[in-house]
Amino acid sequence: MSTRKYSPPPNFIKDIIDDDLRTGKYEGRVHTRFPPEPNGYLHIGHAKSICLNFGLAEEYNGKCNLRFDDTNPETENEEFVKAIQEDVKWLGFDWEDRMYFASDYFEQLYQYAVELIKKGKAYVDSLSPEEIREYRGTLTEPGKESPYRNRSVEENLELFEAMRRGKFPEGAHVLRAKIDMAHPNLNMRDPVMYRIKHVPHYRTGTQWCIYPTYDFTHCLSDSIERITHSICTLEFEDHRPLYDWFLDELEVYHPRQIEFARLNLTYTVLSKRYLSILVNEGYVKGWDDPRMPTIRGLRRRGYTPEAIRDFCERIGVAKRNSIVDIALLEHCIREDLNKRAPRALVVLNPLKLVILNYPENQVEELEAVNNPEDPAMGTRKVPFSKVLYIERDDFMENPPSKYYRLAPGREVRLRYGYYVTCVDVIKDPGSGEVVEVHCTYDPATRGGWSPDGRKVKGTIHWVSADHAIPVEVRLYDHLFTKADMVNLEEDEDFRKYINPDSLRILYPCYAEPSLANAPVESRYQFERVGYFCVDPDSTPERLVFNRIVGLRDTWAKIQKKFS
RNA sequence: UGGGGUGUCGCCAAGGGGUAAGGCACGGGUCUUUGGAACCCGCAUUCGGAGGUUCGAAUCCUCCCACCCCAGCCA
Repeated sequence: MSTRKYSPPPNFIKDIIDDDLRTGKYEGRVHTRFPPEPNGYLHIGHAKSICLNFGLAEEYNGKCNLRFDDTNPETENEEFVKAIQEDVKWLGFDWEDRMYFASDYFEQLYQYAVELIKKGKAYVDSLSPEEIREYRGTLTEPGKESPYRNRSVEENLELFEAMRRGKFPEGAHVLRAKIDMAHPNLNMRDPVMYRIKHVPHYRTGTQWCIYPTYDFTHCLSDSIERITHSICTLEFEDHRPLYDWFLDELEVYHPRQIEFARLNLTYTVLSKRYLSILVNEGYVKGWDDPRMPTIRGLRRRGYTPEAIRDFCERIGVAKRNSIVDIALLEHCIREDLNKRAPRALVVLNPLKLVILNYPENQVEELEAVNNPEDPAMGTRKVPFSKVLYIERDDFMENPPSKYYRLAPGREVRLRYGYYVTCVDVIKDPGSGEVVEVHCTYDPATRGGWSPDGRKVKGTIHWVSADHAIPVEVRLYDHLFTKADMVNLEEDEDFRKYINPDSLRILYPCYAEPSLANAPVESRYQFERVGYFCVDPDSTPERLVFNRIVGLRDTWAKIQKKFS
């Protein structure tokens, strides 16, 4: 049962599937797959693909496999395999017993290659890599055929087997499909199917020294797994004729490749290259830095799987290149956490407030609501006393007209506490900075209501100084200062747009005592401030909170309008 | 000057001959012990451009323009 007010948009892939179901193609099955290469960490762009593939399977009562596309042993490893599994699971998807590896198909793939050789559709080429490039031609000129293109089937078979046996050094030979060196689509100009790499594979060890390429492997892996709809990104559109060619020539089960536009987000980058630079050059602290758009980064930041899935659904699926406003992602996490996160009073930039007429050693336990959106979450007690901390921003000596927080002579409500009126201000004699605010309180307003019905314009949050626990708060901002990081000028260095203020650390901030045992990864709304998540850097002595996202700030907008 | 794609509101995105959904953002308002949330209202006479077909075109046809991808033994 869904409580959402919008419905997931239709998309062209569902149209295709609906058609296939109607015409009985694939016996009414829907079987997709998410095929990551285990050479890096997953990011929000992958999440789009994961949600699409697993989501489609779910929606059509089908299946979705997790398949590692591990055909390049130079860059792939077990660590990434584990990390990817973790991330997909954390996002909330289940491949059940269907985790596969392209490397499991190596022997079968080899046999398919032999079959193509026998059919005269593949040959061993002995041109050097440079020569192959030259022979390929250009975008506007046709390529030319390799002098080795017409070797006999027997010779090809012998050579290919010798390649497998490790008789040649890397680069000496490759196996190529025999298609058409003059084809207008460069991918069809006798693409490489196998190359020699004397490199152990993290799964097959030293069993192989020749490895199949993506084009040859992917379509056949899909075929072997009886995938119905093989969904990939736009840059593979040009490869579809090749995908189809291998399957047609081999006369095997033939899935359909469908391409969609990959995700781009404002104020961040999603390419493996840029992300690696951020990590390797120390602009962030690692792949799970809360500023990173990686799944691990978002998770550490405090994003929920639900919010990420909601986001992936809302952005839609189409073929047009686009850059989604990161404000939508922020909206999704706010909406999710508003309903689920318990509230807490935490002062980020403390200013001391003394209630002159409050009894010296008195402490009251005031009742606070844990989540006004969900009464079932109950209430808690918050200690109140003579000396409090309030937010610096909640006091102004000379307030503008629209300001309705604390100021000399003004009365405000302390949330769940009392009405207080500012009667005096203590300043640092040197700097003139306000260091303390003196107030009087109205004992009749306990809990925040006045029996005389007198209204107060502002409600501010506070923490009792004696009971406060000092915590560290990390405020994050966008990683980049430029919204569109996709369309940079030619030869423009993306580093020049790195936001130097993407992280601000605040300490000490003062939190209400109930937060003392907050477990890592638990999330709270700090009232009037934002949503926060306990970081694993926390120690029993010092809790660390990451700001996931701020609350919508109407006051900030008003201020902006005035300035 | 090759091939493959894409162009609908500031950002996403439906709609595919019957007279422009929705979300985010933005603006205004109601309410409020979070300047939060919720709720209400507003927000494309117009669909890259120009012609054409038609009673009627974002949808069909023609031409043009812009942008993206492809010359790894990466995926």
